[in-house]
Amino acid sequence: MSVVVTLDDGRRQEFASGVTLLGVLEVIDPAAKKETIGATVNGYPVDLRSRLDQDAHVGFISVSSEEGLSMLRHSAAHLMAAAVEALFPGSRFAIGPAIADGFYYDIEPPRALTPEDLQAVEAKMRELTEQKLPFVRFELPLEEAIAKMNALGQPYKVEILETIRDRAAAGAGGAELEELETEVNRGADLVSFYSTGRFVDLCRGPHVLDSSVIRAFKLTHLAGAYWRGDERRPMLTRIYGTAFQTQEALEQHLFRLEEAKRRDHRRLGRDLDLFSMDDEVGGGLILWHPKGALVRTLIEDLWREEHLKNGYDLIYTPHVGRAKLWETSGHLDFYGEYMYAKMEMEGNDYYVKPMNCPFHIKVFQSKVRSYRDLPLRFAELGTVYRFERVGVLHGLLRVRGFTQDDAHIFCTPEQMVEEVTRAIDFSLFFLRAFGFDEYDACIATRPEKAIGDPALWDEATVALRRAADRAGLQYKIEERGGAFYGPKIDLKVKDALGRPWQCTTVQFDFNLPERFDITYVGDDNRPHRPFMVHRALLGSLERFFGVLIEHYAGAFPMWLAPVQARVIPVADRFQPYARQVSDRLRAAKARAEVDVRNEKVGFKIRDAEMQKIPYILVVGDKEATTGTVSVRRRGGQDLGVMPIDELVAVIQRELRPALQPAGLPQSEGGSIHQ
RNA sequence: GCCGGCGUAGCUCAGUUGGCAGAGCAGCUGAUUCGUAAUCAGCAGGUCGAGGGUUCAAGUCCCCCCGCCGGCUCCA
Repeated sequence: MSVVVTLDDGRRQEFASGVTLLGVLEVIDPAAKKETIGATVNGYPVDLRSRLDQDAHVGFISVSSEEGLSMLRHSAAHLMAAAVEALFPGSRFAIGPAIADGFYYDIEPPRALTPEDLQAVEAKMRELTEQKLPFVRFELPLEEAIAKMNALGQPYKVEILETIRDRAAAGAGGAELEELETEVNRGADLVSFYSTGRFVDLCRGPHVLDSSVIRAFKLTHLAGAYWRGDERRPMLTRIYGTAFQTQEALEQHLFRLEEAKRRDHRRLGRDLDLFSMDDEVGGGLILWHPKGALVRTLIEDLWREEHLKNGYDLIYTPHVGRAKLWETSGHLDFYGEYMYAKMEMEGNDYYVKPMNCPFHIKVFQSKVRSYRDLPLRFAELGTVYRFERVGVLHGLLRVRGFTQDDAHIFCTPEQMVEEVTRAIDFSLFFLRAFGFDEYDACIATRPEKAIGDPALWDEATVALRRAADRAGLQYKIEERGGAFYGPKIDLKVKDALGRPWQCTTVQFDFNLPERFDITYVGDDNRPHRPFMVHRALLGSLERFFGVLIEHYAGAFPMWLAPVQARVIPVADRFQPYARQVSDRLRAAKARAEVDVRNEKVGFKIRDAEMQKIPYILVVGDKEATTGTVSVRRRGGQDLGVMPIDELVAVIQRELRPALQPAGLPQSEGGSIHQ
């Protein structure tokens, strides 16, 4: 008997039936053997060890491909589990998938693990790689598999298998099973296992040939993780690690992680004297120092200017409001756990605001609104307080008191798509202005627990999609990810460690117009319910500032740099001239200062570089007598000696941000072109 | 909130089997007047996160709080 193999490039070749994919590879491309980690048969990934017993379309997976790398990491996760099992007998295993930068395995060990244990596990893994343990696949009927896992004392595996059984019985689709991560053998009565030495694991596969393939790896950290992500279920120990095709690639990755730490906004915030926090003030509450506050002011100035140009009305609203307001809005019911406790004064209860919306509604309600007034766009840099659980706080990126660049747009149903499109476009304008060209976008749809007619939800979701398409946005759909009151479009930017943070959110709100019963008078002289869009573009100034610090690694572009130029006299006697230079720059609206400290030039240069000041101006005898400055750009670039006038001209060109116009024609409110 | 780790000078960190709290940087004072990433010397700086316990003796061992870090859950 023989089988015919068809390759990706169309080549066909005959093999004896039962040939392994490794055997096929050895014939058709022996040189690629070293690089090849797995194969595909008719599009399904399989082990190189698996056998062909019928004609098939065959492909090979390179260890350097995304798919190959994640296969390697998945196998590394197994190897790690094998090592843990060897060192800590009685460990119970949950799931161990490959993830973006590596892999993890969730384990319930017999005792708490320490970072030192990680080193022991890693050493054990190295031992196992040297033993060249094969990853051997075998299959069992579901009920036998359950019995086997029970016998092995693996309750989490049993639960996974039982879920597979129950969902199969209920006729649930593949997507449901997919949620169970990597451990499932899709769609059959049989489930697959892999053994690695003495360690046996329920697993869909595929895996590398043997443990010696996993050479470049490292265990990185330990963390807790709830079983199935449910905080009511047991807390497991998650061990994170990473693996690469080569040692060099691994080291490069670890180096990138170190680099990322160097641009951590919490470190830079202190080093550059931008902001701080204090136990005595409270967690998640930010003290903006002069330099940070200056950057914030510049951001806010641009924001206000552009909002006015784009047809927004700026408003201010209070920080506290009476309980009735929050009852009407539904916040006390739906959001109460995040609100600071009530304050009782003269028999009235007040709450600090966690959102600005109810106040904006009240501004809308302050008089009768006509259809001719719409769309109305109320914008506010509104400071809100939310009592976030202590464990989620994170520098500037997750705080308890923050200022949203908030706005609420009240419009007719017909205006909705246009308004959302404009909001997205406006957001992209700001992101570009701050140097962000990359972000993830997603549209979140109706969650389980939601208010409002599902038909309306569909309609609104379609409107969001149309708007996103019109704005030219690439986006993913996040099913059931919307807020309880409406669907939304989110834009996320990434921090230094690659963690995504939501900045822009454009949310449709069914809830508040109903609850506050707001209306406008239509051309039929009857009341109508306006549509309401809630949007924040930068998100919160705190978070945006944090992401911005990391994005620029603290080296702000000229227009945002707290100090734009520092003049360094080479000796004390040149201080008067240094002050002249500084005064000239300040007269030209540049933020300049003189370093009068009694230090050598090298010291002052180093300090200015570390403070990431864009222009470093050295003046001594030569410059003082000729009316020039020696100009050094941040980073060590020498621009040579130039007359003060020329320097002023050079610097003035950089004082304003380089703004690109938004991509859509503007209606009322003027153009956003500079 | 949960799991794990860590809290020593403003910052980064040493501190042996329990035995007189240290260094570098930053700060202050003085000397030096210097040409593109750290001049030298001196001084000052601490309830070792808080509280309780064991001990002749606790930064060190135990208990319990608080805070921070990495994740999980949750979110701008």
